[in-house]
Amino acid sequence: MDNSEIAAVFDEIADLLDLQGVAFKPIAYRRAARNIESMEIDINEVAADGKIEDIPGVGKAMAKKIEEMIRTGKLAYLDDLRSEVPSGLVELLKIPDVGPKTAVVLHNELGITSVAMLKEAVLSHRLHGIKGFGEKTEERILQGIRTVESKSGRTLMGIALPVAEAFVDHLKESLPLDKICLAGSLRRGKETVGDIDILVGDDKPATVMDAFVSYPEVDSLLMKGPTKSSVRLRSGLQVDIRAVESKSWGAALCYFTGSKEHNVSMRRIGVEKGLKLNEYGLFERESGTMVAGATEEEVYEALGLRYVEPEIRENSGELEASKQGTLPVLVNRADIRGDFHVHTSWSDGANKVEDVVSKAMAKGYEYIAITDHSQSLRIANGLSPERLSKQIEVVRKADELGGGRVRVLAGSEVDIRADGSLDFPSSLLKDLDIVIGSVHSRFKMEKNEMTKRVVNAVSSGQIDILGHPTGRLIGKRAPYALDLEKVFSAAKDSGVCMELNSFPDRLDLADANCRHAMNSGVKVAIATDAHSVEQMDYIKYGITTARRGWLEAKDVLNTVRGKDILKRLHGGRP
DNA sequence: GCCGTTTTCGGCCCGACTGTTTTCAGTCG
Repeated sequence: MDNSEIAAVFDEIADLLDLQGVAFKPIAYRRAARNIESMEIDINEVAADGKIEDIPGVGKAMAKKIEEMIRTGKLAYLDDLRSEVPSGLVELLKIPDVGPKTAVVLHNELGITSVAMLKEAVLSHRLHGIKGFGEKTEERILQGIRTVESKSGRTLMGIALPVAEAFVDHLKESLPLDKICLAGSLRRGKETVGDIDILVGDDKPATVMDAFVSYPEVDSLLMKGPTKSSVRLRSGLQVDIRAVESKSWGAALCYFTGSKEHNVSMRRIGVEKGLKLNEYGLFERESGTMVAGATEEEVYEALGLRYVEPEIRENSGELEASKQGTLPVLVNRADIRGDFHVHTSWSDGANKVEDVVSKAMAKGYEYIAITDHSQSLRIANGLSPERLSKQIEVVRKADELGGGRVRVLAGSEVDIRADGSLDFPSSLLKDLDIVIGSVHSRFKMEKNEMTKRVVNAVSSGQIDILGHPTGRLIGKRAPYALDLEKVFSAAKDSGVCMELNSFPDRLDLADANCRHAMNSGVKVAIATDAHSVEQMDYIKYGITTARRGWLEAKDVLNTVRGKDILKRLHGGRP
């Protein structure tokens, strides 16, 4: 069983214990689940080294359970719990506003054991007779069921961010707000978000709430209070807004940005120092005197910590690093000097080479690589060797016209064939400045075979970058079976970089894998895979993901200066 | 069930909003 499977078991245990009314244990299991899930090392390896109990939140009891799962693929304790709790109740917990208490009452009073049964009961108004259940509760539960049925969960950052920014612009236009900021998982740059969080610092919160709920894109009002409101937009996205006074701005930004686990750890550190942290500030526990709160920096400082960038507030070692002063200086937009992966109308892109070059100049890049598909990818109008030779000439001309302001690199996104060989002869690849090797076929290969295939290509000495290394499409296609450890090791030996593909539904390598690559001594190349000049702006999603992976400028290939880049690539290698 | 520069036992993060109640439990973030 892998990390995510074991985390899922612990989550289910937490739900089942919740339903039994057991206190504290659910919190412990969930905490362990989050830590196991976000670990970059395979838990099977940790177990083999006898280090399970070193995982934060995992003690003797959980370690034994993990060992049992690894050994047998099952867990007797889970089976026992399942037999004690009516099946189906866990499913009810997925409905918003239905928690363990409500689920148990619904079962005891009406014998409900599934979402379908609950829906039926609500529609026939059978909840009405139960103590504590009124009309509004029925309506809320029905709404919740519809939400679960209609939405498959989370939204891509690349979809949510433009929506959120438009909403913020609307608020800024309607009110003179000096402090307004996106918060939550969107500010942390997670690849998908559950909702949009907006924080406002203003001394008249009521007017803010009015402007918020009257946004034309609002479909329905979910909740409206004096300082906190929620709406659902026509797009289906939920938006939460919270208003606080200016003196609490920093504390509120911390609180509202999360992650929840990061916040909990922050508060624990506060407790140790006799301090209480909430969204209004940091206070002395005894006297109630405010110690900090106006800015995030002063909140961290008052807790004896260095400021932690939002992207890494995931309780995965950042607070320890903060305490010790060993936080990374994360890569940022200003460090990025070029894009390595862009398609043109030569294959399946929308724009001409010169349009791409203009866009690159507008973005202030020092270099831009033209990398169309290779011959095997017929569906994408992949280039034959002859057409690639012609394109190289066009690219060389564009480079001259660029007048040295932007280096235009001749490249290719070459298919890695099933046996690991490349889709162009090496004699042709030698004429290029940069070669990306990518897997575009036979995704379902068995793990050993796929690993051999990719390692072959990486070790060929003919590619600079492994394109979208795991092939995942967020929410649509799982990563192909691949032993990343072996790929990273081969990449390190042959000086090949891993691409961080910035397409919103790829973000491949994912954040945790970026960190893994860095720790394996492999550089990451942030690239867009743009198929139109507009998509070259997706670079921001790649940068955000790199930051979430703790990458610094030195870990990223495209922070290299224009005058040095050729020496670092294919063409520059002996 | 986990954890410890106050602790190996006794704690475990904190507050807003809602609904249905006459003061609060449940849920969420």
